[in-house]
Amino acid sequence: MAYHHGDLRRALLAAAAAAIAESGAYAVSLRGLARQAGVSNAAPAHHFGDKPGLLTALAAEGYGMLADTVAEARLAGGGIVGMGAAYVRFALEHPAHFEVMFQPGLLRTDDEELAAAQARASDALAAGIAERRAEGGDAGLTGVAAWSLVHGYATLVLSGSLRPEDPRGQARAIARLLFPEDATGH
Amino acid sequence: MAYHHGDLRRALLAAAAAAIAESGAYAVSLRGLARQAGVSNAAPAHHFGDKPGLLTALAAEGYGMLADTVAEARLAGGGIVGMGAAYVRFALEHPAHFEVMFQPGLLRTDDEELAAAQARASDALAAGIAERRAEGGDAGLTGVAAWSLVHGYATLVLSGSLRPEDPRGQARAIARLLFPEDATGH
DNA sequence: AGATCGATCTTTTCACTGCCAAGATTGCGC
DNA sequence: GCGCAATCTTGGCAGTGAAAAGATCGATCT
Repeated sequence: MAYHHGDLRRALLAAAAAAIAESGAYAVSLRGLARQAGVSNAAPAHHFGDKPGLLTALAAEGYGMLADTVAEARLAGGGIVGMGAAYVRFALEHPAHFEVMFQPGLLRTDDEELAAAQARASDALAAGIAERRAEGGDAGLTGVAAWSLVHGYATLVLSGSLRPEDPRGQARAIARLLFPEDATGH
Repeated sequence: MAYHHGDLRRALLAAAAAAIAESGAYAVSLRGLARQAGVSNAAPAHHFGDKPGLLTALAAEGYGMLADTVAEARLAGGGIVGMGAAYVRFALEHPAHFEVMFQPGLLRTDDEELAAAQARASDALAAGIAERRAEGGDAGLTGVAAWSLVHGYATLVLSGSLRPEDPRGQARAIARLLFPEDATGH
């Protein structure tokens, strides 16, 4: 048994994501994660400082993945409906990250890495809205509406308030209600 | 100092709501609430059983208030835009209730009182959508879209992701984007 | 090769929390 | 008045987050 774990930081983040996805963010304990990783109580503190530090790292990872997911959908030519569907898909595939990302009470909101990842995600989303600017209308308001729509849908599904048979399909359907002229989503 | 507090249950719920609104749901402790109420450690347990029990009572109270708020907006003739604005207003005025209501990991989801309050709120919301059925379109999908829009907007504002100057006005504005033919919101 | 230094992990400890068991106090109905 | 049920207290246990101090490893430099 090596004294050094090898990749403890990554192992802890993965274990935390699994635990949160199953039992919610409040159920995760640093000591429990340490036990799973076969490591002592205080080991996580070295990598993350404290509990908010660990959750902040998880949130930053989430914002990074969200930025990549949305940017990829945009480059694939999915239009704003495709980007919205990608947003929902990310939330449903990474529920733990998504849950932590939007609970500032759990995070160290002054963290640099977190701010950078948030900015990347924000830029990726804004790029999709900017493309629609030529078509007229208040781009800022349209962006707020689009974000609210997909964010709310994802949140309601994750909380169990909505239980659709085909979440991705329904996500596209409601996005087309807000953007009926977007023909890219077949 | 009376041995009986008089209205401990209400006092604990109010203190919990205040604490959650300020510091988030994970920061609340039964012992801390008991101290604020000038009562011993185990007193809250008698009224709520355990911590999920207390948060469940808070969530049920929240669903009740939401049902009243939305029903009132409907009877006032505000149309679906007015109901959406009422939903957002409730969330911003009662952030602690709203936060707990949509985090099933914090609640006893099999609680009867909670289920009843949820049903009341669900009925109040559905009534607004049903009125629009005559105008054609998929009423179910429209309802999901409307709920997602206002719920997402409220969540994003509460999480600090959006910081609008006039949240209520912007809520109405994005609701009109989804329901442009609803003329009731001046 | 050998010494050094920083990164990584452990052990120990403390205050705090949720929860349980057992008992004390109060007010209400008979 | 008396008992009874509701309400609250005390004491205790296991688990948690966090800090302090020390042990071990691995890379780097000479």
